[in-house]
Amino acid sequence: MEVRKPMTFVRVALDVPLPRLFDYRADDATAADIGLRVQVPFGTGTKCGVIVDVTASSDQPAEKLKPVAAILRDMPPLPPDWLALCEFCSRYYQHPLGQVMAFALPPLLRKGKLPREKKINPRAAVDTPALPALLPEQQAAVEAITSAQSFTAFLLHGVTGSGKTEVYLRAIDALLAQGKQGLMLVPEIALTPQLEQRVSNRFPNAHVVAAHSGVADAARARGFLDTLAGRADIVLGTRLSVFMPLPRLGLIVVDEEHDASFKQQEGLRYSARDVAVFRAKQLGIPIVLGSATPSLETFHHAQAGRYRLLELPRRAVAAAPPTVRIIDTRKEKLQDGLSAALIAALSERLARREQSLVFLNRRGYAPVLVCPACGWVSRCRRCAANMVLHLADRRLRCHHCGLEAAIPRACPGCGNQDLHPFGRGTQRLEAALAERFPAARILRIDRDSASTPAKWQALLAAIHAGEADMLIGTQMLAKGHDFPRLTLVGVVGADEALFAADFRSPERLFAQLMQVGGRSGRHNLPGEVLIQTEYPAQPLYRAVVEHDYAAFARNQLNDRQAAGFPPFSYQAMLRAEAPEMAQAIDFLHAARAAAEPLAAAVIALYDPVPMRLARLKNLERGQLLVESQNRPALQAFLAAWMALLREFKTPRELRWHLDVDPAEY
DNA sequence: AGCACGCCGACT
DNA sequence: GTCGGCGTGCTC
Repeated sequence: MEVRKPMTFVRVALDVPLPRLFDYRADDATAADIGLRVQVPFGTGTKCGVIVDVTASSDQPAEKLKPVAAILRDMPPLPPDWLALCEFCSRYYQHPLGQVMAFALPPLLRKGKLPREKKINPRAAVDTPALPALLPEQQAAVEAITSAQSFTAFLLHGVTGSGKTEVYLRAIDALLAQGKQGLMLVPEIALTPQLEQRVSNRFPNAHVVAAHSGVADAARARGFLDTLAGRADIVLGTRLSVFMPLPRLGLIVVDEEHDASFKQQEGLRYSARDVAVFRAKQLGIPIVLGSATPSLETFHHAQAGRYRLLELPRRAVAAAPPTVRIIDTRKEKLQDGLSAALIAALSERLARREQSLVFLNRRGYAPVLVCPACGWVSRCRRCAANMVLHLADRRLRCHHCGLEAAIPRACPGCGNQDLHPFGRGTQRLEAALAERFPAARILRIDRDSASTPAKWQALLAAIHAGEADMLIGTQMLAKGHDFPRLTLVGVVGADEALFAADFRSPERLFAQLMQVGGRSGRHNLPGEVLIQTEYPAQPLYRAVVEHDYAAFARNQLNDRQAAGFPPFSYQAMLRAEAPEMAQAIDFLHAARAAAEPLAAAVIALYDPVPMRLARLKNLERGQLLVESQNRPALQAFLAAWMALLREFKTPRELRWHLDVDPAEY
């Protein structure tokens, strides 16, 4: 009797929004092909996917299965731990595996291509630079990290200037000596060039790969292949670099771990910090989460003993922390939004030829234009938001959808020609300061004035060259820059963040104030921070004055515990958008009804509500919060719930998504 | 998400 | 008579 060759199938993850894998015939495939890319016929065309399994059977009838077009053996297979990492993200964030992998792969590799070969110049070995001396607490932190033999999460809590980066670099140094690879995540692309430089200077003989969205396609694919092949020693990048395949990974560093940019707000809504912790656990390696103002989640873990707390309480640079003063603006008539104390402090700095920074986290001239006669306000017709007055180019602009309009000469409601700007943004502050200090050289730094990397670099260069006496800036200025002659930071208009609907708003404000305050008083010039507020007794401001993160965190954690918010619960948010709010809310009600029989006693289902910004780009948006103290129960519930929701027949114009561990409301 | 097929209005 | 509108259904 004829012996039939057993059939072989490959299970393929494809970039389609379907929560399943696709099986194909591939009789020459072996287990060694798991992790390879594969070209397969799909629908009418062909697609590139990743082989996640090779099997002798399939759930589908064999005659229904098409043969693969080609198994791409032109790059090493993606390793099992990389596949497992993607599978974890797929499960945890309820996102199809093929789409997770498509996101994790550089665009070129995702499309089944390879980058063109590039000749690498062999570099002569260079002497490594002399290392700066460490403070005892830095030394202790380095020793703790380098002696960790298995998974350990460290919270490196260090005030601005305490030398966290030096601790990371020492730990990476020890790692390279063992022939292992390091992964370092940082929040923003804007910060990576300087850091990249510092890392390559420090490790001149190491192969450092940068991974962020600013890297060109071919270079990104090459970086990915270099790390996959084990040729790269250090990967330095933004959140997406948490998905780089590193076969000899020995340490992960997440710098500024509290930073909101680690959470992706679209598509795969992952938190790179949380995924990094999972990855470290999966590989049994240490991870360092560093921050001057840790997220309350991380701090809570440290307090509970799940993370090891490493403290750097002192500045390593020769500078005292700035003196922080609260300016009570309740009883004072402000001049252009500025208190007498702040104006006096600015004059002093001007006289001493030192730099000042006024921090106002609102760009434009005024947040809204109003008609005092009839009450008309410059609303955006596509969003539930006001259009911001930009006098610099005489436009009204919606900061949410980008809609622009000319400034009306007369009120569109009643014809009144006397329209008033209401409130103030950076442009208005700039104008007011220019009038008050005509001799001062003023630079405004916000997304409008630093709209391109080139403009941003030019502004930074001007600041460093001492070409500015006063800087006016939004949070763009708060991060990571060291301005040697800056001795005064004024904070204006911070109060509204105290009462925002989002329970994480105070946490962000505190971090922002500590960060922007840290810009002042480096290099032997004492720094001063003046915060204008109508709520001088707020514990948040008191904690900033005292430089007391722990007091702030304790206070916030008490509030969170009382309210049952994270980190004392786990959340997921179902969001829906549609042309009419009723459609979105109806869907959410139906989703809630479907959830009720699935939700065990430990799952709380809230009521569907319109989002805070209820209309965006002509779409009405609603959301439904789900909460539990029990993470596995929540996970199980979400999986079952999503399976139900995907069967819902919804109108085409209704879109919905699930956000696990949402960061914003 | 694409991309097919499928059944009803204004054009050469 | 057909070009094409977007409703719904499928993709191994």
